[in-house]
Amino acid sequence: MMKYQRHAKILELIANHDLTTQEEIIELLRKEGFDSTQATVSRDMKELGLIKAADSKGNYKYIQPKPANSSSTTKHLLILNQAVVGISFALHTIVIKTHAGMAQAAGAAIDHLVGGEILGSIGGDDTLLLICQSEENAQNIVQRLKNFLKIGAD
Amino acid sequence: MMKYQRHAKILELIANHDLTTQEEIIELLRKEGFDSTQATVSRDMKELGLIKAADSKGNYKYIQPKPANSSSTTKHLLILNQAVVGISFALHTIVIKTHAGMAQAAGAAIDHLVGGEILGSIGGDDTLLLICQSEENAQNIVQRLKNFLKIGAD
DNA sequence: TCTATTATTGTATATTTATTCACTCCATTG
DNA sequence: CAATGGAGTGAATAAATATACAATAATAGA
Repeated sequence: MMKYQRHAKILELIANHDLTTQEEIIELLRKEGFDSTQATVSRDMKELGLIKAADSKGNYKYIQPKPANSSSTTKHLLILNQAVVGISFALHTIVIKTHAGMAQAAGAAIDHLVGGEILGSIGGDDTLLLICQSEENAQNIVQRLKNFLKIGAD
Repeated sequence: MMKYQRHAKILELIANHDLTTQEEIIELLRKEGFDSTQATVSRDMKELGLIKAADSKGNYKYIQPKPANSSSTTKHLLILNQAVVGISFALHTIVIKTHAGMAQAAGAAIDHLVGGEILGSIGGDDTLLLICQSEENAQNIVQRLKNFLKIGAD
């Protein structure tokens, strides 16, 4: 039952490679020790919301679409940027340090931004724990959160 | 050569319907007087950057991937960029050359983008006349239109 | 105008992706 | 401990999409 590790790996793969077909994804997955078929990858793409899009040069590749809803997403990004002081992780647990009293708000914002990949979160006063599905998944989410903080907006 | 009208219509269709396959798009296009084949629609989707994505309920449909911020403005910019071949002006009159058959669509897009400063517009097949309030105004609008073309282009 | 070049399109086909069906693996419940 | 039900999967297949090629139409240039 490697589904969630595989999902995390797929997200990582499409972030780092230009992948045109599901067959290419299968190949790379195999190199990483995941043996899957095209049917499974097709279902993964659907569940992860990944899409095949044409870039400006006219080539297709799989991407993770940017969060769509601007108004609420923008608000959450704003909260996140105001709240978060630091991010680290160990195994499948992400530890987020915030300014005093803002952990809860940061948790809600992250829930919105990252969505279902987080199993659960526990917020204290200035610390937030996110429990992920796997170490790989945690690493992937940390990367995305850091991107949110850098960009600041969408 | 209905390509650009068809593009505009496709954008309108996917904004107003949940379309799952290119065949469905072809059907609706036919009702609007556009007779196309799947191959052509496939190419249109690529050129317009439209993609098939899974929504939260697990259904696929075609969407315009960055719809959020100013969807109608984005659409108008797209049309404008596809339509316009050249811009010039004399006195208080702007002359816009477009691809054949696109003058009307360009006129509508420009109306939206520039708004009330234009006294009126007359569109033929591949030429659009904009009547402005003054020569300075015309010059200013020309500059803004050229900026639109720069931005929207890719 | 006429010719050369480029764009657009359809047909047929190849490629790619989604789904159906059957099976396995677990967890739950009677 | 069966029996039941649901999630995950692969194999095969259906469905959908992209593209090679040929034809036609548009455009530019002489």
